[in-house]
Amino acid sequence: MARRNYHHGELRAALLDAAEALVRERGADGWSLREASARVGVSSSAAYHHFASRDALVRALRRRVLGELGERLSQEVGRAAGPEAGGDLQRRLVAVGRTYVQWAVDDPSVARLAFGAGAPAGDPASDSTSDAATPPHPHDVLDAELDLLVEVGGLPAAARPGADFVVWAAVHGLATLLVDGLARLDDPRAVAREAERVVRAVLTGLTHEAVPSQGWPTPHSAHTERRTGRGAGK
Amino acid sequence: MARRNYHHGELRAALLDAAEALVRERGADGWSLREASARVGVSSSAAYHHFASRDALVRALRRRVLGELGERLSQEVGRAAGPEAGGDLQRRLVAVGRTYVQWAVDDPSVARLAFGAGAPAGDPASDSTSDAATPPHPHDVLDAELDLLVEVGGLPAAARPGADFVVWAAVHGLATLLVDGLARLDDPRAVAREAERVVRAVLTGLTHEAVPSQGWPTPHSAHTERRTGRGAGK
DNA sequence: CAGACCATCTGAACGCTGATCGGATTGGAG
DNA sequence: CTCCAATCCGATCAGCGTTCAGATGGTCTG
Repeated sequence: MARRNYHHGELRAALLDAAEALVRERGADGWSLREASARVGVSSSAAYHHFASRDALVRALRRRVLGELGERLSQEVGRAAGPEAGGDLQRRLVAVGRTYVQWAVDDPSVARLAFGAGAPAGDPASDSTSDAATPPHPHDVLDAELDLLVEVGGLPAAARPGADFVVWAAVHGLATLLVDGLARLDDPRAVAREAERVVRAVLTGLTHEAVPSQGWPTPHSAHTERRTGRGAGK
Repeated sequence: MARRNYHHGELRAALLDAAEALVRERGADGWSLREASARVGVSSSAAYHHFASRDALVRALRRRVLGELGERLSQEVGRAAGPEAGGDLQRRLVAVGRTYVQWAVDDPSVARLAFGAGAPAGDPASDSTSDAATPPHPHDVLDAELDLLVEVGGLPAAARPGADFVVWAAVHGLATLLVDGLARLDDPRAVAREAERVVRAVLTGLTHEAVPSQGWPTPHSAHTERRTGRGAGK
């Protein structure tokens, strides 16, 4: 970890680790590139061989952290039984929402960094090191679950277009309000309760809404514009 | 505006104005206290006679901006006819949500600053200059409208506790996603449409939800903890 | 009208920051 | 073994937030 020789060998990853630790200790912005470099045992200018700027480091860390969140959402949604089994069709989506909010509340500083401005779109030539099959973006997990819900009849197909947007907004909003301190929940158990309530309310509302006879320009992938050419290599 | 004499006279307000302009020009964090001071025509150290730190300036600006949003929400909700008149009981709340999101999208940098971490709670001894009857916090407007909706039968009283939380989360989430660039809407008309849909979905969902037989520790003012002793000084 | 008071503002300074650059160090390819 | 390109160092730059002793001048007291 500390330092082997003149050449570090894993500086990029080490810097990301140090930055993440600093974010956890001192807040999303309460740290400097110099500090992260020093912690790794390297001069501050060395960092510029791996990141074009401090902001590039932040963006890379944001990408990594969002990927971890996406993976955790996938796992958690897998842990929840499929909707065919039980009678509760919405269970899996509730799990997604609960996990999303809980993740943010458990690690507010990291979440603030992950949710910060600057969409993870943009430079597509950054994942030079194809460490792992690019992890799913949180929104992708949500999208897939909504499709599944429609499939099993838990949501009218007419309400599907843009539904990801509505659900995402509700869940993300709850997470953001809590993480930014605009709203507070005393009881830690209340977080899960609120997340569940928000997801259920939104899904119920989408199910019962007056069908929008028109107004959706494209199926649903044009509303959310993210890095193109994600999954399905080749 | 520029400078009268050695003593400025309105430095505090002038600094807030300059900071707001800089936020609009260069982003929520792309400016310095020195720059704001220079723009006003004052040395940077002069600012410290009116704000304890740069962060204090930011907090004050946040408070001011959130107050303006609150007032705008009040106005807009007044412009929408009362629910007794027409058949659409939710119209006023939809107006609140639409205005909230539109405000954020129209001025993303200012919104990012307003929504930023650091709740506007804390120092209650800052409004020394009682310029105007303290403007309503956006959440207060929402709260009042929800009460009104219950009154006219647009929402079951059982669903009321914590409903402000759910609606706020949905609307705030949509605004945040758009402002932070995590999601994008091409058509500017789509913003209003999405805001409406989110509010309606949540309200419908809250109306139809299985009544939570328990779980709400206090009416509703304990979940959101904000500056105490708001109106009615002394 | 004189004088003192004191909030306000200045200018220089401190330590820190992100960023750049020439030069030292090294692992690995030829 | 030699050379190259990647990597890292150390010094340096302008700019940042913040502090502090001192200049300034409106206002209140006599």
